[in-house]
Amino acid sequence: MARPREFDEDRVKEALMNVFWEKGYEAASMQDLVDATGLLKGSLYGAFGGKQALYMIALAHYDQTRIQAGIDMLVGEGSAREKITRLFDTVIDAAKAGVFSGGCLLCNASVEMAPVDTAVENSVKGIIRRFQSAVRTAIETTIKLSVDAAALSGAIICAYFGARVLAKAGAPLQMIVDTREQCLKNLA
Amino acid sequence: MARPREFDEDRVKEALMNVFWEKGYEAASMQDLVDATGLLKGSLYGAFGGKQALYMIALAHYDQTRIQAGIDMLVGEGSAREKITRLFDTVIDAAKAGVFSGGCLLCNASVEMAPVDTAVENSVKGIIRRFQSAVRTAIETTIKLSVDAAALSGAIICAYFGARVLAKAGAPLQMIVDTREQCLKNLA
DNA sequence: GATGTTATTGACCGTTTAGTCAATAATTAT
DNA sequence: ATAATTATTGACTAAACGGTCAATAACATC
Repeated sequence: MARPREFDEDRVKEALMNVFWEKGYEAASMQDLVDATGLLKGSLYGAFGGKQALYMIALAHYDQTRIQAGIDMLVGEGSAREKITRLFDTVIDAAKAGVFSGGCLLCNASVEMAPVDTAVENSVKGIIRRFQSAVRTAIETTIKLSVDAAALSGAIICAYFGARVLAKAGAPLQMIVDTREQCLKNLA
Repeated sequence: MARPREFDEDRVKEALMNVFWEKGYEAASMQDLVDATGLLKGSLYGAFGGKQALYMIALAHYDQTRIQAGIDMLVGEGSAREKITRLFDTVIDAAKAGVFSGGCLLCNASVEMAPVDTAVENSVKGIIRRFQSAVRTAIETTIKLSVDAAALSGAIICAYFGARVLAKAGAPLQMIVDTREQCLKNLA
């Protein structure tokens, strides 16, 4: 009963995500989003809303794709050692490949937006909670009962965020390797 | 032989730092800096340069005051356990008090500016190196030789950055406590 | 094919942005 | 006093910003 949309919603969300992932919120202009999506400004506003709404969509898309892939890995097959290794190696590989300076949109959002936007803050907090739960599950299903999985999972998430920041700063990747090894030691 | 400056350089630097600390680079406007310093735009430009130069000055001031205070603490009197405890308690206290959302200008700069400004990147990398050295010294002067101070100091810096991000995100402070305790265990 | 509904389009808006500059003021050296 | 030098001032600019909207186009329903 009406004109259908001409764009693929997932491709647009992916493009939005990439812009905010690379540039952050403030440094990304509506023009950047127009260029990346191929939609015109009016279409973006009509379909999704203003800049803040677009950011929320990008963050949700990052959650549903990148974060969820990490969580699936953590609760899937394999030992906790393997999973934690993979978690940090993802960061190291992204840094080596230069994918958005090795950064993580969730981490960027925590620093830039969470303190000034309660919608972002709530979203980020929920994602962190799920993320930690996945790490905790990974630990609990493999490791002996003597380790405090709740506490250790918190420390590992913290280390993960730190690794993302160090990667973005261009710090020596050895620091992330050291962090990975320390986390592995704590699993034993 | 010329007109003297009417402002106190340190007070201006402190004001610049506070603005960038709270808002980041992009979200801080020249007007914010004018308001905070009490100087007019022309004076800021004449005395220090443009926005990017002001940011570098703010970062250097953060280094010389806040970071250096932390380094002094780390290489001063006390056991490594006490020092590492203090390091993370600083983050927890700042988060509780709401000081700039518990964030750290160095950490913010790593995420926002280091990837897009090589001057910031180089500065940040140097600060991180000195910071890690201080942690390493703290470990080496107290702890038994069996621990790898170089590796452990890298992991602790990483955890520190992660704690700053979690604090800014509004994540449960228990995660930072867990991280602190894990770091302390690794000292033993 | 007419009608109703929604998507697309691009021109347009007011505001804010970082940055400039000529005029003025305050100092020191002579 | 006068000259030289530098700081302060506030008006000014051009560009970029996020956001709006009336006109047009493309579909589904009847």
